[in-house]
Amino acid sequence: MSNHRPFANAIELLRASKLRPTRQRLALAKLLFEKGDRHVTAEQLHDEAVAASIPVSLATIYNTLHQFVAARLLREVVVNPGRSYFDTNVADHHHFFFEESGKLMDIASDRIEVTNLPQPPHGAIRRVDVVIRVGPKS
Amino acid sequence: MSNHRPFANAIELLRASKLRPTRQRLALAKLLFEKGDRHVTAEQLHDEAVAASIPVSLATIYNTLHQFVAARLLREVVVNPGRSYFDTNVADHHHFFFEESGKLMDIASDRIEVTNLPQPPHGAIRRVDVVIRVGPKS
DNA sequence: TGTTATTTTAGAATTATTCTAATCTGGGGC
DNA sequence: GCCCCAGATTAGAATAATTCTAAAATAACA
Repeated sequence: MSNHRPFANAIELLRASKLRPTRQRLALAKLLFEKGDRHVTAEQLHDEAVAASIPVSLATIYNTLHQFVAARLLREVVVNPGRSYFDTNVADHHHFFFEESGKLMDIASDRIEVTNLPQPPHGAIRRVDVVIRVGPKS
Repeated sequence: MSNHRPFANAIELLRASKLRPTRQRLALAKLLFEKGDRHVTAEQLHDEAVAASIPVSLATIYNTLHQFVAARLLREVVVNPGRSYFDTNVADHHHFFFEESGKLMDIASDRIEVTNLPQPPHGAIRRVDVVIRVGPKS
């Protein structure tokens, strides 16, 4: 049973993104990326950090989330007014949005076919988001 | 040249939606629906109303927009954190979102084909939103 | 016209997020 | 190992969009 190095991956991840591996960035990266695909709000992540006794302010949560988005470690998903979700799955994909629970679920991009994309009148397509909104049965 | 009745359509629209045709609801319906398809924010609509000398508070703008959405006279579109757009086109369709200008543009639903829609694990599909995000040319 | 339920309103409250300016810290050089 | 300082973190204030509250206004209808 070798003593594992829990932060090794996170450190590399941050270094590769040219972000200094500070205490809080490492801890947040661990929370975000060591549990499979997740969709978290800033508040949720802050609560998790507090629960895990990681001293971190909400301001740092926001700073870090935005830095991770800029570094393409996260994707910001907007489905509801006044609240952003951050998605650890940065591959091309889409979402179910469950209106009752406010939860998101990934849909692999090969499960939906979006064909015949029109060209925008100017500029370049950055991304195509498909959101399937799901409500209670009938 | 018969003297036209500018509010006739709006009155019928509101009556059909079981909304009392009050001064402000009539005026806002006129602003919203007599200029073709539009995408407005609450603030924009309020500014327009003020510019047109319609006495209406921001609270009423919000109340009215939400009532219109509930009555399916409008559709709420969320593409940006912290700001809702209200779309007068309630037919099934999609959007270009121009990130620089913050403007939306309709895409008729027959211009894009979304096929192979997966079934949600529970509940019923309420709506499928496709947003094509457009940035400056590379 | 009088009555009442509905609507509108100003302003306060709430919520998510961003900003500010002070303090702290990771990491390179000695 | 210790110093330094650019970059990071922080508390708390500020901002922005939206919602709430409770009081005043008004549409509808007898």
